Amino acid sequence: MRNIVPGATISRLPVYLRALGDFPPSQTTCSSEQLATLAGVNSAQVRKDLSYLGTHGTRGVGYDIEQLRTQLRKALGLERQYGVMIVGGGNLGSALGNYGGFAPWGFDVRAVVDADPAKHDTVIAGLVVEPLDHLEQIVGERVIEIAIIATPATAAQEVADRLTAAGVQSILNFAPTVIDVDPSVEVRRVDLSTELQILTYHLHHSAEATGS
Amino acid sequence: MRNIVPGATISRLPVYLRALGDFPPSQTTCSSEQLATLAGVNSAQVRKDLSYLGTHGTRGVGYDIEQLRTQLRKALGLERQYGVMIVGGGNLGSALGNYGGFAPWGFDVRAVVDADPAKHDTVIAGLVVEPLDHLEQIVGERVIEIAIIATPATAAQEVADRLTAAGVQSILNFAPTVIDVDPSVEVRRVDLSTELQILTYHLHHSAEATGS
DNA sequence: TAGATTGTTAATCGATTAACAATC
DNA sequence: TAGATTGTTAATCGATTAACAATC
Repeated sequence: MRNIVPGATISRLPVYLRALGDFPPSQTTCSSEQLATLAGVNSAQVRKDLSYLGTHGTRGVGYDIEQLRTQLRKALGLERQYGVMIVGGGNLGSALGNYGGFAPWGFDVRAVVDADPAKHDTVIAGLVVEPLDHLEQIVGERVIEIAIIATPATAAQEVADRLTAAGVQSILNFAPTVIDVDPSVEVRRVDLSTELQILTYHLHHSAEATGS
Repeated sequence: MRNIVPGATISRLPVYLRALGDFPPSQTTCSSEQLATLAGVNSAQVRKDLSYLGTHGTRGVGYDIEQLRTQLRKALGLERQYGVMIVGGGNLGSALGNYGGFAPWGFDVRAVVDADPAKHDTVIAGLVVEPLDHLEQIVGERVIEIAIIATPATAAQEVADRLTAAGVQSILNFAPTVIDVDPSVEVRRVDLSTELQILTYHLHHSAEATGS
Protein backbone atom coordinates (compact mmCIF):
# COMPACT_ATOMS: atom_id res chain seq x y z
CA MET A 1 0.00 0.00 0.00
CA ARG A 2 1.25 3.46 -1.07
CA ASN A 3 4.75 2.12 -1.48
CA ILE A 4 5.77 5.26 -3.28
CA VAL A 5 7.79 6.63 -0.38
CA PRO A 6 11.24 7.46 -1.81
CA GLY A 7 14.24 5.73 -0.29
CA ALA A 8 15.80 9.04 0.65
CA THR A 9 12.70 9.94 2.64
CA ILE A 10 12.66 6.60 4.46
CA SER A 11 16.21 7.09 5.62
CA ARG A 12 15.33 10.50 7.05
CA LEU A 13 12.32 9.33 9.07
CA PRO A 14 14.50 7.95 11.90
CA VAL A 15 16.35 11.25 12.01
CA TYR A 16 13.10 13.16 12.47
CA LEU A 17 11.93 10.73 15.12
CA ARG A 18 15.11 11.16 17.08
CA ALA A 19 15.03 14.93 16.67
CA LEU A 20 11.57 15.07 18.27
CA GLY A 21 13.28 14.00 21.49
CA ASP A 22 15.24 17.24 21.48
CA PHE A 23 12.20 19.40 22.10
CA PRO A 24 11.55 20.34 25.74
CA PRO A 25 8.59 18.45 27.29
CA SER A 26 6.75 21.76 27.62
CA GLN A 27 6.62 22.16 23.86
CA THR A 28 3.60 20.37 22.35
CA THR A 29 3.83 21.62 18.79
CA CYS A 30 6.66 22.25 16.34
CA SER A 31 7.07 23.79 12.91
CA SER A 32 8.75 22.18 9.93
CA GLU A 33 11.37 24.90 10.26
CA GLN A 34 12.24 23.87 13.84
CA LEU A 35 12.31 20.19 13.01
CA ALA A 36 14.46 20.88 9.95
CA THR A 37 17.03 22.69 12.07
CA LEU A 38 17.28 19.80 14.52
CA ALA A 39 17.49 17.24 11.74
CA GLY A 40 19.94 19.25 9.68
CA VAL A 41 17.79 19.45 6.54
CA ASN A 42 15.62 21.89 4.58
CA SER A 43 12.14 22.72 5.93
CA ALA A 44 10.49 22.07 2.56
CA GLN A 45 12.00 18.62 2.69
CA VAL A 46 10.55 17.98 6.14
CA ARG A 47 7.08 18.92 4.92
CA LYS A 48 7.41 16.82 1.80
CA ASP A 49 8.74 13.81 3.70
CA LEU A 50 5.98 14.00 6.30
CA SER A 51 3.34 14.41 3.61
CA TYR A 52 4.12 10.84 2.50
CA LEU A 53 2.87 9.61 5.85
CA GLY A 54 -0.42 11.41 5.30
CA THR A 55 -1.25 14.86 6.56
CA HIS A 56 -0.69 15.65 10.21
CA GLY A 57 0.19 19.31 10.47
CA THR A 58 -2.09 22.24 11.10
CA ARG A 59 -1.57 25.28 8.90
CA GLY A 60 -0.55 28.28 10.91
CA VAL A 61 0.32 26.06 13.90
CA GLY A 62 2.68 23.23 12.99
CA TYR A 63 2.84 19.56 13.92
CA ASP A 64 1.65 18.04 17.20
CA ILE A 65 4.84 16.53 18.58
CA GLU A 66 3.29 13.56 20.33
CA GLN A 67 1.08 12.69 17.38
CA LEU A 68 3.98 13.03 14.97
CA ARG A 69 6.10 10.74 17.13
CA THR A 70 3.36 8.12 17.03
CA GLN A 71 2.97 8.45 13.27
CA LEU A 72 6.70 8.10 12.68
CA ARG A 73 6.93 5.07 14.95
CA LYS A 74 4.01 3.48 13.14
CA ALA A 75 5.46 4.22 9.70
CA LEU A 76 8.81 2.73 10.67
CA GLY A 77 7.18 -0.36 12.16
CA LEU A 78 8.50 0.45 15.63
CA GLU A 79 5.33 -0.44 17.46
CA ARG A 80 6.59 -3.93 18.21
CA GLN A 81 9.77 -5.72 19.26
CA TYR A 82 12.25 -7.24 16.83
CA GLY A 83 14.52 -10.20 17.53
CA VAL A 84 18.15 -9.44 16.69
CA MET A 85 21.17 -11.75 16.36
CA ILE A 86 24.75 -10.57 16.30
CA VAL A 87 27.09 -12.74 14.26
CA GLY A 88 30.64 -12.25 15.45
CA GLY A 89 31.63 -11.79 19.08
CA GLY A 90 34.79 -9.73 18.55
CA ASN A 91 35.33 -6.13 19.57
CA LEU A 92 32.66 -4.79 17.28
CA GLY A 93 30.08 -7.49 18.02
CA SER A 94 30.70 -6.97 21.69
CA ALA A 95 30.30 -3.19 21.44
CA LEU A 96 27.08 -3.61 19.49
CA GLY A 97 25.74 -6.07 22.03
CA ASN A 98 26.45 -3.63 24.83
CA TYR A 99 25.20 -0.61 22.90
CA GLY A 100 22.33 0.83 24.91
CA GLY A 101 20.77 2.62 21.96
CA PHE A 102 18.95 -0.38 20.51
CA ALA A 103 16.67 -1.48 23.34
CA PRO A 104 14.66 1.78 23.61
CA TRP A 105 13.53 1.31 20.00
CA GLY A 106 12.40 -2.26 20.54
CA PHE A 107 15.47 -4.05 19.19
CA ASP A 108 15.98 -7.11 21.36
CA VAL A 109 19.40 -8.73 20.99
CA ARG A 110 18.63 -12.40 21.58
CA ALA A 111 21.87 -14.09 20.59
CA VAL A 112 25.53 -13.58 19.85
CA VAL A 113 27.23 -16.32 17.85
CA ASP A 114 30.86 -16.80 16.86
CA ALA A 115 32.85 -19.35 14.88
CA ASP A 116 35.74 -19.35 17.34
CA PRO A 117 35.38 -21.98 20.10
CA ALA A 118 37.58 -19.84 22.35
CA LYS A 119 34.77 -17.28 22.46
CA HIS A 120 32.05 -19.74 23.35
CA ASP A 121 30.69 -19.51 26.86
CA THR A 122 32.11 -16.01 27.29
CA VAL A 123 29.39 -13.49 28.05
CA ILE A 124 28.48 -10.39 26.02
CA ALA A 125 25.76 -8.11 27.31
CA GLY A 126 24.37 -10.88 29.46
CA LEU A 127 24.27 -13.36 26.59
CA VAL A 128 26.45 -16.46 26.40
CA VAL A 129 28.28 -16.51 23.07
CA GLU A 130 27.08 -19.54 21.13
CA PRO A 131 28.61 -21.57 18.29
CA LEU A 132 28.05 -20.34 14.75
CA ASP A 133 26.78 -23.85 13.99
CA HIS A 134 23.67 -23.14 16.01
CA LEU A 135 22.74 -20.20 13.79
CA GLU A 136 19.84 -21.83 11.95
CA GLN A 137 18.37 -23.29 15.11
CA ILE A 138 18.57 -20.00 16.99
CA VAL A 139 17.02 -18.02 14.12
CA GLY A 140 14.05 -20.38 14.13
CA GLU A 141 13.56 -20.80 17.85
CA ARG A 142 14.11 -17.21 18.97
CA VAL A 143 12.38 -15.56 16.03
CA ILE A 144 15.37 -13.63 14.72
CA GLU A 145 14.26 -11.11 12.10
CA ILE A 146 17.33 -8.91 11.92
CA ALA A 147 20.93 -10.08 11.83
CA ILE A 148 24.00 -7.94 12.35
CA ILE A 149 27.12 -9.26 10.64
CA ALA A 150 30.22 -8.29 12.60
CA THR A 151 32.58 -10.94 11.26
CA PRO A 152 35.77 -10.62 9.20
CA ALA A 153 35.12 -9.91 5.53
CA THR A 154 36.09 -13.45 4.56
CA ALA A 155 33.22 -14.98 6.53
CA ALA A 156 30.50 -12.49 5.62
CA GLN A 157 29.14 -14.05 2.43
CA GLU A 158 28.77 -17.51 3.91
CA VAL A 159 27.11 -16.09 7.01
CA ALA A 160 24.73 -14.09 4.82
CA ASP A 161 23.86 -17.21 2.82
CA ARG A 162 23.08 -19.14 5.98
CA LEU A 163 21.07 -16.30 7.47
CA THR A 164 18.90 -15.87 4.39
CA ALA A 165 18.44 -19.63 4.04
CA ALA A 166 17.23 -19.64 7.64
CA GLY A 167 14.67 -16.97 6.77
CA VAL A 168 16.27 -13.73 7.96
CA GLN A 169 14.98 -10.86 5.82
CA SER A 170 17.08 -7.95 7.12
CA ILE A 171 20.84 -7.71 7.48
CA LEU A 172 23.06 -4.95 8.78
CA ASN A 173 26.54 -5.69 7.45
CA PHE A 174 29.60 -4.28 9.22
CA ALA A 175 32.04 -6.57 7.41
CA PRO A 176 34.07 -4.59 4.89
CA THR A 177 32.76 -6.43 1.83
CA VAL A 178 29.72 -6.38 -0.42
CA ILE A 179 27.48 -9.37 0.19
CA ASP A 180 25.28 -10.82 -2.49
CA VAL A 181 21.82 -11.98 -1.41
CA ASP A 182 18.37 -12.50 -2.84
CA PRO A 183 16.81 -9.11 -3.77
CA SER A 184 13.97 -9.78 -1.34
CA VAL A 185 16.43 -9.51 1.55
CA GLU A 186 17.20 -5.98 2.70
CA VAL A 187 20.88 -5.35 3.36
CA ARG A 188 22.43 -2.20 4.74
CA ARG A 189 26.16 -1.79 4.81
CA VAL A 190 28.18 0.20 7.32
CA ASP A 191 31.85 0.38 6.43
CA LEU A 192 33.95 2.22 8.98
CA SER A 193 37.05 2.55 6.79
CA THR A 194 34.94 3.84 3.92
CA GLU A 195 33.62 6.62 6.13
CA LEU A 196 37.14 7.69 7.09
CA GLN A 197 38.26 7.52 3.47
CA ILE A 198 35.49 9.86 2.39
CA LEU A 199 36.74 12.27 5.03
CA THR A 200 40.30 12.05 3.72
CA TYR A 201 39.10 12.76 0.20
CA HIS A 202 37.83 16.11 1.40
CA LEU A 203 40.86 16.77 3.62
CA HIS A 204 43.16 16.00 0.72
CA HIS A 205 41.33 18.16 -1.80
CA SER A 206 40.75 21.14 0.46
CA ALA A 207 44.45 21.11 1.35
CA GLU A 208 45.22 21.03 -2.37
CA ALA A 209 42.87 23.93 -3.03
CA THR A 210 44.52 26.12 -0.40
CA GLY A 211 47.91 25.28 -1.76
CA SER A 212 49.12 23.44 1.32
CA MET B 1 41.19 21.96 -9.22
CA ARG B 2 38.51 19.90 -11.02
CA ASN B 3 36.38 19.80 -7.90
CA ILE B 4 33.39 18.70 -9.92
CA VAL B 5 33.45 15.11 -8.65
CA PRO B 6 29.90 14.40 -7.42
CA GLY B 7 29.47 13.41 -3.80
CA ALA B 8 27.88 10.12 -4.78
CA THR B 9 30.96 9.25 -6.79
CA ILE B 10 33.32 10.13 -3.94
CA SER B 11 31.51 7.80 -1.59
CA ARG B 12 31.86 4.94 -4.06
CA LEU B 13 35.61 5.32 -4.60
CA PRO B 14 36.46 3.51 -1.33
CA VAL B 15 34.15 0.70 -2.37
CA TYR B 16 35.99 0.27 -5.66
CA LEU B 17 39.33 0.39 -3.91
CA ARG B 18 38.31 -2.33 -1.50
CA ALA B 19 36.81 -4.42 -4.30
CA LEU B 20 40.13 -4.44 -6.15
CA GLY B 21 41.44 -6.56 -3.28
CA ASP B 22 38.98 -9.29 -4.24
CA PHE B 23 40.72 -10.06 -7.53
CA PRO B 24 43.19 -12.95 -7.46
CA PRO B 25 46.85 -11.82 -7.59
CA SER B 26 47.18 -13.54 -10.97
CA GLN B 27 44.68 -11.14 -12.52
CA THR B 28 46.35 -7.95 -13.73
CA THR B 29 43.45 -6.36 -15.55
CA CYS B 30 39.72 -6.03 -14.90
CA SER B 31 36.68 -4.79 -16.79
CA SER B 32 34.17 -2.25 -15.52
CA GLU B 33 31.68 -5.11 -15.56
CA GLN B 34 33.77 -7.22 -13.17
CA LEU B 35 34.45 -4.32 -10.84
CA ALA B 36 30.77 -3.38 -10.88
CA THR B 37 29.78 -6.87 -9.78
CA LEU B 38 32.20 -6.81 -6.86
CA ALA B 39 31.11 -3.32 -5.82
CA GLY B 40 27.42 -4.00 -6.26
CA VAL B 41 26.78 -1.23 -8.78
CA ASN B 42 26.14 -0.71 -12.51
CA SER B 43 29.08 -0.99 -14.92
CA ALA B 44 28.23 2.31 -16.60
CA GLN B 45 28.48 3.91 -13.20
CA VAL B 46 31.93 2.42 -12.63
CA ARG B 47 33.16 3.85 -15.92
CA LYS B 48 31.63 7.24 -15.25
CA ASP B 49 33.01 7.40 -11.71
CA LEU B 50 36.49 6.40 -12.82
CA SER B 51 36.39 8.89 -15.68
CA TYR B 52 36.36 11.68 -13.07
CA LEU B 53 39.83 10.57 -11.99
CA GLY B 54 41.06 10.90 -15.54
CA THR B 55 41.27 8.13 -18.07
CA HIS B 56 43.01 4.92 -17.12
CA GLY B 57 41.31 2.09 -18.95
CA THR B 58 42.25 0.56 -22.25
CA ARG B 59 39.41 -0.05 -24.70
CA GLY B 60 39.01 -3.71 -25.47
CA VAL B 61 41.11 -4.65 -22.44
CA GLY B 62 39.88 -2.99 -19.24
CA TYR B 63 41.67 -1.34 -16.30
CA ASP B 64 45.13 -2.22 -15.01
CA ILE B 65 44.38 -3.30 -11.46
CA GLU B 66 47.61 -2.08 -9.88
CA GLN B 67 47.47 1.25 -11.64
CA LEU B 68 43.82 1.73 -10.73
CA ARG B 69 44.60 0.97 -7.11
CA THR B 70 47.28 3.65 -7.12
CA GLN B 71 44.98 6.18 -8.78
CA LEU B 72 42.19 5.53 -6.29
CA ARG B 73 44.56 5.81 -3.33
CA LYS B 74 45.90 9.07 -4.71
CA ALA B 75 42.43 10.49 -5.35
CA LEU B 76 41.30 9.61 -1.83
CA GLY B 77 44.42 11.10 -0.29
CA LEU B 78 45.52 7.74 1.10
CA GLU B 79 49.17 8.14 0.21
CA ARG B 80 50.01 9.40 3.67
CA GLN B 81 49.14 8.74 7.31
CA TYR B 82 46.41 10.54 9.24
CA GLY B 83 46.35 11.16 12.98
CA VAL B 84 43.09 10.01 14.56
CA MET B 85 41.64 10.68 18.01
CA ILE B 86 38.76 8.75 19.51
CA VAL B 87 36.60 10.74 21.91
CA GLY B 88 34.79 8.38 24.26
CA GLY B 89 36.33 5.23 25.72
CA GLY B 90 33.14 3.23 26.20
CA ASN B 91 32.21 0.04 24.38
CA LEU B 92 32.06 1.68 20.99
CA GLY B 93 35.21 3.77 21.40
CA SER B 94 37.00 0.68 22.60
CA ALA B 95 35.82 -1.39 19.66
CA LEU B 96 36.85 1.32 17.21
CA GLY B 97 40.27 1.59 18.83
CA ASN B 98 40.77 -2.13 18.49
CA TYR B 99 39.33 -2.29 14.99
CA GLY B 100 42.08 -3.63 12.76
CA GLY B 101 40.59 -2.19 9.59
CA PHE B 102 41.91 1.34 10.02
CA ALA B 103 45.67 0.87 10.16
CA PRO B 104 46.09 -0.70 6.70
CA TRP B 105 44.66 2.47 5.16
CA GLY B 106 47.01 4.78 7.05
CA PHE B 107 44.69 5.78 9.87
CA ASP B 108 46.81 6.04 12.98
CA VAL B 109 44.81 6.17 16.22
CA ARG B 110 46.98 8.36 18.44
CA ALA B 111 44.72 9.02 21.41
CA VAL B 112 41.57 7.94 23.22
CA VAL B 113 40.07 10.50 25.60
CA ASP B 114 37.13 10.24 27.98
CA ALA B 115 35.38 12.55 30.41
CA ASP B 116 35.04 9.86 33.07
CA PRO B 117 38.01 9.75 35.52
CA ALA B 118 37.25 6.09 36.17
CA LYS B 119 38.32 5.33 32.61
CA HIS B 120 41.59 7.24 32.80
CA ASP B 121 44.71 5.12 32.82
CA THR B 122 42.85 2.10 31.52
CA VAL B 123 44.29 0.91 28.22
CA ILE B 124 42.52 0.66 24.86
CA ALA B 125 44.41 -0.75 21.91
CA GLY B 126 47.71 -0.01 23.60
CA LEU B 127 46.75 3.60 24.34
CA VAL B 128 46.23 4.96 27.84
CA VAL B 129 42.83 6.64 28.04
CA GLU B 130 43.40 10.33 28.75
CA PRO B 131 41.22 13.07 30.24
CA LEU B 132 38.86 14.92 27.92
CA ASP B 133 40.45 18.11 29.25
CA HIS B 134 43.62 17.31 27.37
CA LEU B 135 41.79 17.31 24.06
CA GLU B 136 43.12 20.61 22.71
CA GLN B 137 46.66 19.87 23.77
CA ILE B 138 46.63 16.39 22.20
CA VAL B 139 45.13 17.65 18.92
CA GLY B 140 47.95 20.16 18.63
CA GLU B 141 50.85 18.04 19.75
CA ARG B 142 49.99 14.78 18.00
CA VAL B 143 48.67 16.35 14.81
CA ILE B 144 45.14 15.00 15.02
CA GLU B 145 43.31 15.60 11.74
CA ILE B 146 40.36 13.25 12.15
CA ALA B 147 38.26 12.82 15.28
CA ILE B 148 35.79 10.04 15.97
CA ILE B 149 33.02 11.00 18.39
CA ALA B 150 31.87 7.97 20.36
CA THR B 151 30.32 9.78 23.31
CA PRO B 152 26.71 9.90 24.52
CA ALA B 153 24.49 12.22 22.46
CA THR B 154 24.43 14.81 25.21
CA ALA B 155 28.18 15.41 25.03
CA ALA B 156 28.56 15.37 21.26
CA GLN B 157 27.94 19.04 20.44
CA GLU B 158 30.35 20.36 23.04
CA VAL B 159 33.00 17.88 21.95
CA ALA B 160 32.49 18.94 18.34
CA ASP B 161 32.85 22.59 19.30
CA ARG B 162 36.11 21.93 21.11
CA LEU B 163 37.46 19.78 18.30
CA THR B 164 36.76 22.37 15.62
CA ALA B 165 38.14 25.16 17.82
CA ALA B 166 41.31 23.08 18.15
CA GLY B 167 41.54 22.85 14.37
CA VAL B 168 40.14 19.42 13.54
CA GLN B 169 38.62 19.51 10.05
CA SER B 170 37.07 16.05 9.84
CA ILE B 171 34.67 14.36 12.23
CA LEU B 172 33.08 10.94 12.19
CA ASN B 173 30.11 11.13 14.54
CA PHE B 174 28.71 7.97 16.12
CA ALA B 175 26.66 9.84 18.73
CA PRO B 176 22.95 9.63 17.89
CA THR B 177 22.48 13.35 17.37
CA VAL B 178 23.05 15.92 14.65
CA ILE B 179 25.99 18.19 15.43
CA ASP B 180 26.22 21.71 14.13
CA VAL B 181 29.65 22.89 13.03
CA ASP B 182 31.22 25.39 10.67
CA PRO B 183 30.52 24.40 7.05
CA SER B 184 34.26 24.13 6.41
CA VAL B 185 34.39 21.12 8.74
CA GLU B 186 33.43 17.81 7.17
CA VAL B 187 31.15 15.68 9.34
CA ARG B 188 29.92 12.20 8.60
CA ARG B 189 27.29 10.60 10.79
CA VAL B 190 26.88 6.90 11.50
CA ASP B 191 23.76 6.17 13.50
CA LEU B 192 23.37 2.51 14.39
CA SER B 193 19.73 2.76 15.49
CA THR B 194 18.84 4.63 12.32
CA GLU B 195 20.24 1.79 10.25
CA LEU B 196 18.10 -0.76 12.08
CA GLN B 197 15.03 1.46 11.79
CA ILE B 198 15.41 1.67 8.03
CA LEU B 199 15.46 -2.13 8.02
CA THR B 200 12.27 -2.30 10.09
CA TYR B 201 10.54 0.09 7.70
CA HIS B 202 11.04 -2.43 4.93
CA LEU B 203 10.21 -5.43 7.15
CA HIS B 204 7.02 -3.74 8.28
CA HIS B 205 5.90 -2.74 4.80
CA SER B 206 6.76 -5.99 3.08
CA ALA B 207 4.83 -7.84 5.79
CA GLU B 208 1.90 -5.52 5.16
CA ALA B 209 2.10 -6.11 1.41
CA THR B 210 1.94 -9.89 1.79
CA GLY B 211 -0.97 -9.59 4.17
CA SER B 212 0.87 -10.94 7.20
C1' DT C 1 -8.61 40.27 10.16
C1' DA C 2 -3.44 39.60 10.24
C1' DG C 3 0.14 36.42 10.89
C1' DA C 4 1.87 31.95 10.59
C1' DT C 5 2.64 27.73 8.60
C1' DT C 6 1.22 23.76 6.04
C1' DG C 7 0.69 20.91 1.74
C1' DT C 8 1.71 20.82 -2.93
C1' DT C 9 3.13 22.35 -7.34
C1' DA C 10 6.50 23.17 -10.57
C1' DA C 11 11.17 24.35 -11.41
C1' DT C 12 15.62 23.00 -10.69
C1' DC C 13 19.19 20.24 -9.78
C1' DG C 14 21.86 16.12 -9.69
C1' DA C 15 22.55 11.22 -10.35
C1' DT C 16 21.88 6.94 -13.02
C1' DT C 17 22.10 4.30 -17.02
C1' DA C 18 21.29 2.82 -21.89
C1' DA C 19 23.50 3.22 -25.95
C1' DC C 20 27.14 3.60 -29.07
C1' DA C 21 31.16 5.61 -31.45
C1' DA C 22 35.93 5.22 -30.59
C1' DT C 23 39.61 2.24 -30.32
C1' DC C 24 42.52 -1.32 -28.35
C1' DT D 1 39.76 -8.20 -39.23
C1' DA D 2 36.56 -9.53 -35.35
C1' DG D 3 35.66 -9.12 -30.61
C1' DA D 4 35.86 -6.65 -26.50
C1' DT D 5 35.52 -2.82 -23.74
C1' DT D 6 36.17 1.99 -22.72
C1' DG D 7 34.73 6.96 -22.45
C1' DT D 8 31.04 9.90 -23.19
C1' DT D 9 26.70 11.48 -24.72
C1' DA D 10 22.01 12.04 -24.10
C1' DA D 11 17.91 10.30 -22.13
C1' DT D 12 15.82 9.14 -18.09
C1' DC D 13 14.97 9.05 -13.57
C1' DG D 14 14.64 10.69 -8.96
C1' DA D 15 15.41 14.05 -5.33
C1' DT D 16 15.56 18.83 -3.64
C1' DT D 17 13.70 23.19 -2.93
C1' DA D 18 11.57 27.80 -3.95
C1' DA D 19 7.29 29.55 -4.08
C1' DC D 20 2.67 30.20 -2.96
C1' DA D 21 -2.30 29.18 -2.50
C1' DA D 22 -4.85 27.18 1.15
C1' DT D 23 -6.17 27.61 5.67
C1' DC D 24 -5.69 27.52 10.67
